[in-house]
Amino acid sequence: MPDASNRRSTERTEAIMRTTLDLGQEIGYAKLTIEAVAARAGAGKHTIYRRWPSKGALLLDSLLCLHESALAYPDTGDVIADLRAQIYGAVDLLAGPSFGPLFRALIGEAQYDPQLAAALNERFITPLADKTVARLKAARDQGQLSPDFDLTLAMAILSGPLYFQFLITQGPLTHEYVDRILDALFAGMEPRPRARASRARPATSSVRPVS
Amino acid sequence: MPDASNRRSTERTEAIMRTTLDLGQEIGYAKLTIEAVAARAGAGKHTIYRRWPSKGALLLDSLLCLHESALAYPDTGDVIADLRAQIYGAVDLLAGPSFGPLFRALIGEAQYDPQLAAALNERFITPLADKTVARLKAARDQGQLSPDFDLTLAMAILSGPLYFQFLITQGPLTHEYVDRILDALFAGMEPRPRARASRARPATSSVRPVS
Amino acid sequence: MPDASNRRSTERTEAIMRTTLDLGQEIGYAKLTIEAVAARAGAGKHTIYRRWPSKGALLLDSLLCLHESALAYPDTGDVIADLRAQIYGAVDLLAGPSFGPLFRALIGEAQYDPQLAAALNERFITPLADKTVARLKAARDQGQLSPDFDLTLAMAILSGPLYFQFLITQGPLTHEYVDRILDALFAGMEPRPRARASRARPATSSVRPVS
Amino acid sequence: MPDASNRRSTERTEAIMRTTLDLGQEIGYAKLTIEAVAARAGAGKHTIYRRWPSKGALLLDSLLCLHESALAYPDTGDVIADLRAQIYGAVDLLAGPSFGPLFRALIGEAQYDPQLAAALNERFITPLADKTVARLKAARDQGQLSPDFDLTLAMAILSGPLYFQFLITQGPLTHEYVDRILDALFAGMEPRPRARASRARPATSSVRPVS
DNA sequence: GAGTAAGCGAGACGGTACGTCCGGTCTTTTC
DNA sequence: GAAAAGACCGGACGTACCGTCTCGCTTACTC
Repeated sequence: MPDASNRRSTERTEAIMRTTLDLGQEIGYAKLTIEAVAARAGAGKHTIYRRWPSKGALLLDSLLCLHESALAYPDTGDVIADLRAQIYGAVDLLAGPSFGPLFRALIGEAQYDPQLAAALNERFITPLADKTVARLKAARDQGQLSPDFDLTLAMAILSGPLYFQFLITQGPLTHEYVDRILDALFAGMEPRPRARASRARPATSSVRPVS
Repeated sequence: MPDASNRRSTERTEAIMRTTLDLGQEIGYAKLTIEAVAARAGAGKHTIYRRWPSKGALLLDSLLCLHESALAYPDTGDVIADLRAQIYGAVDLLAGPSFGPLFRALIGEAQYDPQLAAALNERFITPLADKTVARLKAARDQGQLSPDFDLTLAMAILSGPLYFQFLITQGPLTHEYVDRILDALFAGMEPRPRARASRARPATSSVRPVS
Repeated sequence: MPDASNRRSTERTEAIMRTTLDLGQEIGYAKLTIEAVAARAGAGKHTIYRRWPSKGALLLDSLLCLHESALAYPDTGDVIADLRAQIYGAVDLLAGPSFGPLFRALIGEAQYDPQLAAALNERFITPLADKTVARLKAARDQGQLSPDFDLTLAMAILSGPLYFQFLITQGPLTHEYVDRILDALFAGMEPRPRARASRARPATSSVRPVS
Repeated sequence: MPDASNRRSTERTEAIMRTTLDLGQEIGYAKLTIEAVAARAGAGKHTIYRRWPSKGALLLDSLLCLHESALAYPDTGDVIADLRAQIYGAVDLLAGPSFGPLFRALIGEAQYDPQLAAALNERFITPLADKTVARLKAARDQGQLSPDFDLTLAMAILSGPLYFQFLITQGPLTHEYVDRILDALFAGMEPRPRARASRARPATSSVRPVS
């Protein structure tokens, strides 16, 4: 049970974060101002600066705290299918109108704010990547993937094109596009037995070990 | 032959761009100011605003004009080797201290400046991607790649992880990392005969057609 | 003929000073704000800060520039009468509702702003005192005052009680009060012969009854 | 006998007042802050606001409580000499480095804080003036001054130039200056006989040469 | 060549937000 | 039950750039 001071503090914090998101969606990140957030939230500027060192940090917190659910995905038996569902989820989040534009701006800001970049990695990118890697590892352990499958590289090959689409070409992020990448990644190895059949070719995986 | 006014104009323009790069490298993109560029270059602010609509546009121009050479690569017989060399070059440019940080900031800015994003794509991303796709197509035409190789997807799988590393994890961009991705991409198909040997499995390429 | 830039500058400056006085009279010195002056005058804050280093300096300029006339007084033949008229004028200015309260606040501010104190002395106090001393000297030269009359001290004895009334007791500044002080100051010497004639009156005291 | 709470309260109050003076002397009135006083005194801001309505009131209290002694002066037989000693004392207090600057600032603040002005008059100016008037009255009653001597005006002529020097020209307040004013005030009357004796001297002027 | 127009440096200007500071109120915790 | 500690709103501070604007000066082009 939180004590009174925490409760009060928490309420303030959440009100500010919610205002940040609302305002951010209305006028966009570039025009988003700590001054305006404070005014709209009925808060003193100091109250914001006490909690967050920069506009970026405030928005990062706001986005993550209010979209925590988006990272949780169920565990069916089929690890590969679960992975696909998980990536669908991540892509839906990024493509969504309430998260995508602000998050894109946030990654943008991180390009010249190392502190923000670190926070972004620590609190969003890495956890998500770890989940992906964990699923891949589970699949490998279950024999759905070749034992010499390079998990980290696979994760990069999975994520990279999605972020490329998201940040650079700024085209749509569809499930179909996710499928194309996943299919390419797992080409020729999904059914383990088939992999055994092609014993003549040692490098069955499209992703070869680092060694 | 350019007339005098053009010549003078060009000199001014180049001086401003050079100052932009110098100053940008000294103090970073975030603190880079049109006001400061004007002051350092001994130019009026008007003179800058007359030529470029925004700080981002100015920096984009400055970066591209002063690193034009980086996009040109030789043509040996071996298309795949040429592709590798080309990507090495791109990666070296991005990893370089005089181009990388500013360019990264520029991509950052493009996240909330659609005009800049468009210009960036049109003048840097797309030309580079086209070159890559052209090489891949040449390789496919020469039979070094499977005929059902999805060129665009391959390009995305090549570029994505590199930009992911560059923008998100902000780790080092090494030739070795490029190799790992290229090897994964071409796994099992580089020697055409081997690809034929696995005829039983239609999905020889790690990158399957869009179908 | 002032050139265009001066004319523009002057107009801005005067508009700001007028706004300062207006606002100052409406809400008082304590609540007067550079921010509010800028807003009301439709000027940028920088435009004010460029011209004046502090609120006090701005108000000093505003008060003096817009009440320049108050320091000018005519020259009749009777120097002592002229002096009296001059002091009446000064007192009327100080007692006036448009000058008094703000000027009082200004002297207040000068108590902990040495720069303002210096400016105040240089631009208002000293010129006024010099005028007074000049009149006294003229009177002495004309023989209306004793040759060993200490001009500076007389000025202090004239001004001191007025400022004491103005700043400390904050009572009304009337012509009658001026008369009492002047009479006390000149007691027994105004008409040189009369001093001798009044020999019978023991009240040679410089401080006469109010009567 | 004060109970414990009163004693504790008094200690707190004095500690705050002492801190106020210390801090005020260190950084000057302008930069003196209730916040800073509270911090340095180890007191809550509430504790200060509960006792004093404003910074000025706090400083006034602090100055007066810690310099109470300065208003007490001995009674010898010679009333005029006693008066002179009393004014010497007042002037020494004002000219002193520990009282003068802060007191000057306080009078400054009183220019736009009527409550403070009232308190200042009631607790410092008026008591002091009353003492002066009382001495003058005693002198008049003893026959050292003319019976039609205007006590209040004399007080004003005594105090005015001193405060003028203190507040306006901000020059030094010396005993010599006090003497000049006193001499001018009492010109020709201190030794009653001398007043009569000097009848022949035309220089009955109340203002004597500096020399 | 003289006159005219354009480009330019310089920098004033109205705005807007910054991040800091303090006033004065309120709440929580400690002694 | 008073007091410390300090969170909180509000609002002004003085600074920094923005993008627009005027001002003269200097060329360079036209007639």
